Amino acid sequence: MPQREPPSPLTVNRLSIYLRCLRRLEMDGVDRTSSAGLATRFDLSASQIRKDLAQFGEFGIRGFGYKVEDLRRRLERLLGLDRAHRAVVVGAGNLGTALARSPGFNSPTFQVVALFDNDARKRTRADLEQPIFDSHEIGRRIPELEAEIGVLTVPASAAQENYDALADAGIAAVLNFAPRRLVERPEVPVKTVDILIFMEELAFRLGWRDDNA
Amino acid sequence: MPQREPPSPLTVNRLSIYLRCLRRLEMDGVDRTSSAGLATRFDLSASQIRKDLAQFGEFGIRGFGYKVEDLRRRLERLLGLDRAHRAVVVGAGNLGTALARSPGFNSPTFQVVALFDNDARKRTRADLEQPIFDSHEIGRRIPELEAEIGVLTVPASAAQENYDALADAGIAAVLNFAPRRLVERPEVPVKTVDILIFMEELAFRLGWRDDNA
DNA sequence: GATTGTGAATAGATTCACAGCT
DNA sequence: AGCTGTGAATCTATTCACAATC
Repeated sequence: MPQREPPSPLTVNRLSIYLRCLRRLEMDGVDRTSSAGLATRFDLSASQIRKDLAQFGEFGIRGFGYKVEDLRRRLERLLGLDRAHRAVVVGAGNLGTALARSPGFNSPTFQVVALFDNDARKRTRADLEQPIFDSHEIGRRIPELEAEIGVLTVPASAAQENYDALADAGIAAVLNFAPRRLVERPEVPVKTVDILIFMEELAFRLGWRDDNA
Repeated sequence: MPQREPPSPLTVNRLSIYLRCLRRLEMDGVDRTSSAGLATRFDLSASQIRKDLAQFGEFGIRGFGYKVEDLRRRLERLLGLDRAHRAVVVGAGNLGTALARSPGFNSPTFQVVALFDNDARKRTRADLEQPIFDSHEIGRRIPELEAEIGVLTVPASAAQENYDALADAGIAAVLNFAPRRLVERPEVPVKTVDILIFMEELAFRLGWRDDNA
C-alpha cells in the first residue's frame, strides 16, 4: 500500500545501496537472504532495511527472508532502473566530458545522448561518441533527443540560465554539479552535488581533533 | 566553548554554504548582514544559521548581526580553508583527470599535486600539469609529496586496496568516488560520493508521481 | 529597537521489540 | 522455529520563541 508522502532521499539512496548488495550476492550465486544476512554481510542495519522496504510494500516472506533475484528486480523497478533514461550533459568541460565518457553514463540504464556548450572550441575539441551542440539549441534539441535528465556541469554563473533552458525544453529532472543553489521549478526536481563541499568537509575533519581534543 | 562531540556532516556542509553566501555578499560590497538577511537572500533558515554557528562559538553581535568579512574569515578558519591542502588523485581515468584539471582542485585551498594509476597507458596518455605515478609508488611518494587528502577515482574493485595503500602511506583523509563502501580506519576518515546513486534518486523521482498520485 | 544565542517544542529518522505469518 | 513487517521508543535535527545583550 503506497502512501502519498514522497519518501526521503535518505531512504531512496539506501535502496540503491541495497540494490548493489543484492547484485553482489547474485554474482556470488546466493539466491536467498534476510535483512539480518544483508546487515552483517554489508554492515547495514537490519531493521532499517525492513523499514525502508516497508514504505513501498511487502517484499519478503516471513520466516524465510527475501529471494535475492526477486528483490533485486523489484528494487530496480521501484527505482525506475528497469528502463533506459536518456540524459544530456550541459557544459563540455573537464567534468562534463568525463561523465559523458564514463561507463555509468553509457549503460543500459543511463545514456548520455548529447552534450551542450556555449564555447565553440570546446564543442570541437572533445573527442566523444556523443554530439556536442551549442547551448542555444537546448530548446530545439531536447525534445528530438527525447532526453529526460539534464546534467549541469557549467560554471556557477551559468547554472540558473541553463537549468531554466532545460526546464523550458521539457527535461524532467536535473543533476547539478555547479556550486550554486538553483531556483527550482516544482515539476523539474534538482539534485545538487557539490564536490568542493565534500572536500571542505574533509578539510574540517582534518583540523577537528587537533584543535579541540 | 567547543564541545567534545564532532558536529554532524549536515552542519559542516551548511557552513560551506554559508561561506559561499558570505563571499557572494562580499563581492557585492555588503559588509554587514544578519541571520534573517542571509536567510531571505539565499533561501536558508535563520534559526538554523544561528544554531549551526552556535556549535562553534559566538560569531555575531546582538542587535547588530554579523560583519561579513569577519564571519567569512572565521568560517574559513573553522573549516580549515585558510591554508593549502595538498591532494593526490588515485585513478587517472576520466573523472580523475577531470578533477586534476578543474579549478577547484588547483586553487589556493586544494591542490592536486600528483596522480597515481596502475595502467602505464593512462600514465602517459593524459596531458596534465601534475605527474602521474604508478600506484605501487603510493607508499613511497605520499610522504615526499606531503599530501594530506587522497581522491579515489578507481573502479570499485580496486577501491579498498588503494584506500589501504593511502592509509598506510599516511594520508589523512579520503574522498571516494568508487561505488563501494570502504572498510575504514578510524584515523583516515572517508567521504564517499557515489554519482550514480544521485542519478538513481532522480530516476526514482521521475516515476514516483506517475505511479502513485 | 534589533538581532543574537539558546532552551523548549516539534518534526524526522533510526532502532527496538514483538506480534503475526510461513 | 525463524524472519518479516510494524507500532512504540529513542535518538537526531530543525524550528520556535524569547531572554540576554548591544
